[in-house]
Amino acid sequence: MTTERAYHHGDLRRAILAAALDVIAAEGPTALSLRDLARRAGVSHAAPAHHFKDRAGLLTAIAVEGYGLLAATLQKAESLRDLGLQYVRFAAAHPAHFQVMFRPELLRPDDPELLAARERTRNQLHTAVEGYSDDPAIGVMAAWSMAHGFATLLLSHNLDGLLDGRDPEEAFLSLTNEMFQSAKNPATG
Amino acid sequence: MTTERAYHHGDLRRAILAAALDVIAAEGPTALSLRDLARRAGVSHAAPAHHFKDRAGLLTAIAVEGYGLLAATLQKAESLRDLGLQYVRFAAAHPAHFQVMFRPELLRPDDPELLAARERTRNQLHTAVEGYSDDPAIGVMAAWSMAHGFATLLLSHNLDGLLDGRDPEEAFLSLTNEMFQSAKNPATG
DNA sequence: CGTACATCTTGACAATGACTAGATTGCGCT
DNA sequence: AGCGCAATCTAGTCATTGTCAAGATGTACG
Repeated sequence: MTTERAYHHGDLRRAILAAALDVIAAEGPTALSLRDLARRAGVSHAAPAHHFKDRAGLLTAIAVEGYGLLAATLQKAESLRDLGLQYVRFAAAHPAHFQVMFRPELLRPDDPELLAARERTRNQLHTAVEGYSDDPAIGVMAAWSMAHGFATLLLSHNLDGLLDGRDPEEAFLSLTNEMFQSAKNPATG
Repeated sequence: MTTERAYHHGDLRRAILAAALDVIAAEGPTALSLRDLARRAGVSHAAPAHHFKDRAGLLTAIAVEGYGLLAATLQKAESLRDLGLQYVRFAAAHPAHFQVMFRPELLRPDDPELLAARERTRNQLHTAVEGYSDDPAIGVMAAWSMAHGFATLLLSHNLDGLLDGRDPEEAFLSLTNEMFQSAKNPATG
């Protein structure tokens, strides 16, 4: 532990980020209160403002960090399906980051760091999907929709009944199998 | 128009719901303020409370309405792919309902009407997917993830660059084609 | 040692959600 | 027709929050 009472708090920025991630993961970004975070860190109510300017600033910082983490995660993928799996794994491991990243109305829309981080992650996704599809844009949308939909539904507890105790990652793999082999079925109706 | 000054307002409940949908569609559920809605309807700040109890009550009412609309829409689907298309179309046509439906932290979690409406819509989905898959649960998750991911990414403007002016519904159809024919590709890496 | 800077505190203000008590309207019942 | 009652809306209040401005405090660097 880092002395806890260094005055000037040692690293308030990280302390607030950590507390924010806890709150968001538990109750969503809406429940997040700057004053509450300050209380948890044992500082005055206006202290967070110096590090993040305002609420949007804090959430933008979280989104930037999230895009960085996601890019690093996706980089490890060795196949198209693995890419999806890593995406889902990221969402499950970092639910707070994931939620914030996809709530544009909570972020500073033209923050340069945010734009850069988002762009970098998107390129990661594009190059990873490239080669698996004739139309790259459609391919990216297909893979992304699949993984993102599963992740979103998972985090919002909409799959609880369907998973029925099954491991989410395993279910996601079964699910991609299902899709790729269902070409024989008359899926187009 | 309905006289605008009926005192006791004629139908305050619907007026507030309508205004709420506008705000949510434009700026998300977080930006919604009960007092602002009251102002728009020309009533006192506490008037909405009588119809919806509180913020969660209002949002829950919207979610219930949304599940009803979605169920009605899905009922018209004539194939598995059409089901997905209808799902996407619903999200695009009713973005406010759609967003609220999938933010459990904003809703009264055990509201009986909400639980009933949600259950009814899920059954709709289950029976529609049934028969297209060996493992029904996996089939539902696959179809739902696909459609839900596309809809979510679309509404959060994450597909803007990829669509590149293309019609979203058309793109979704191309995307499902892509998935079903990609069985020949070594998608499993 | 002292000056400049980052960090944090204190105080204030407007806005909001929620609650209570009270006013007004309209409907059913006799 | 008239009375009472419930539904609907108003007015006032309180705690909480985000944000801003000014000032205090500790730190680093000359």
